[in-house]
Amino acid sequence: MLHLNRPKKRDNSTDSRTAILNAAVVSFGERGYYGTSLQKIANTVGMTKAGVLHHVGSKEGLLDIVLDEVYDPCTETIINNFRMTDRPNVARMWREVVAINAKRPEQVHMFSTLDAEAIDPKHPAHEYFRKRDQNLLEEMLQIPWYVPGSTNIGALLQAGFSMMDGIQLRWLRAPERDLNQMWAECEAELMPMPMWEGYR
Amino acid sequence: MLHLNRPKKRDNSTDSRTAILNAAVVSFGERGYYGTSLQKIANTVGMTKAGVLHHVGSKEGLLDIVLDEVYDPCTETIINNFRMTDRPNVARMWREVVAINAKRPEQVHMFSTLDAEAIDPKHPAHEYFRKRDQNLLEEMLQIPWYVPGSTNIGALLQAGFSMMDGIQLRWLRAPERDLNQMWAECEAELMPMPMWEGYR
DNA sequence: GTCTATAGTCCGATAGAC
DNA sequence: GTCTATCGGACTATAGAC
Repeated sequence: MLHLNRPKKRDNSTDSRTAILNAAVVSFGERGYYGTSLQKIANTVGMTKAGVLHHVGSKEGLLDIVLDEVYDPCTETIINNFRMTDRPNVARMWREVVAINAKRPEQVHMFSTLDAEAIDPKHPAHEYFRKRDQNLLEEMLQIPWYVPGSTNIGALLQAGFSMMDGIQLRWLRAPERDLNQMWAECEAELMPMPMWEGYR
Repeated sequence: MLHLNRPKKRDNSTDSRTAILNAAVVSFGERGYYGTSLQKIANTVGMTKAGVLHHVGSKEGLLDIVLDEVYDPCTETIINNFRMTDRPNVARMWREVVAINAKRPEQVHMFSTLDAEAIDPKHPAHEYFRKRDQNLLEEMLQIPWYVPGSTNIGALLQAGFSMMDGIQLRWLRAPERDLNQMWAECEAELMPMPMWEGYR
């Protein structure tokens, strides 16, 4: 292929990198951080351990990269979409989050597994998940949600996001089901209809 | 010691065994199945790997024993308590579950970590968690819960147990908080008060 | 950027002495 | 029932050739 004078786009490099990150998402989801080995990831992407380490530095480096570069951006987009809406609608926000997650089961799988593993303060992603939880709630509380007058918005947000974590676990365990539908049933219970008429 | 004709109470044995199981609960919680090593458990209980293996047979054997012998009995007790009640009250049932879990954080920690890890069909506890989910819902649906007329009881149970999984994760990440109180806020959202007056 | 080779550690499990 | 010793294998990471 050397006769092609295409400017050596460095595609090999970025391709390898994203291949590694994709394989890492799957492995962190299926086996967690401790159960993941660079050897397996290397096999998946057709490299050696040393080749993988060249790109990510270390196993912890791989974890950091995957969380910062792959998982984070999606969630931030959602929040920013709602920051400038007038009459911001909690139910719709949750539906949008669910719709996005329904299309990225591997990432949700990774999130769920690492989230539980990282309860332990010694886990390398413990701080990441702690701060993420905290920041999410703080940012959500600053939005002037349009809700029934009696609503305790803090409690509602905590309850709703907790329910979403749980329903996503159940969905991942039975992937033939439709996450959007499962959440629709949850929504109907969390924000029942006579009371939430006109608010969702 | 052969001169003692005490009936060889085998207390050393049961002590070692329960010590091993307790250490396993903690380790499976903090590091998951893959992250747990028999060596560490042996160190914790003051034995060698070989000594531990004598009691549990294999690492998978240890996992099975812990789930069947330590975790399961608690949950079964709760369900049976409610099977014979008249006017069974869902809200009270959930409060009792939460009250029990609030007093056994290590076991809840183990449950949460293994539950997420076991999403993967290749995990040694995958079938255990799949069947547990299924059985729990089936048994709960057979109970004639006393609820407002409009309630979709299947959806309510799914939503409630999902919310409980999520809130327990948050509690474990911030253990200074009170799980019972956290759940009380969730209950108020899931079964809001004008509608659930007299039902909880 | 990817490789081979290697260092050094830890793993689960077994055999057999006491 | 607990130990020592040991097997065979997997792991992260580094050094250095190409």
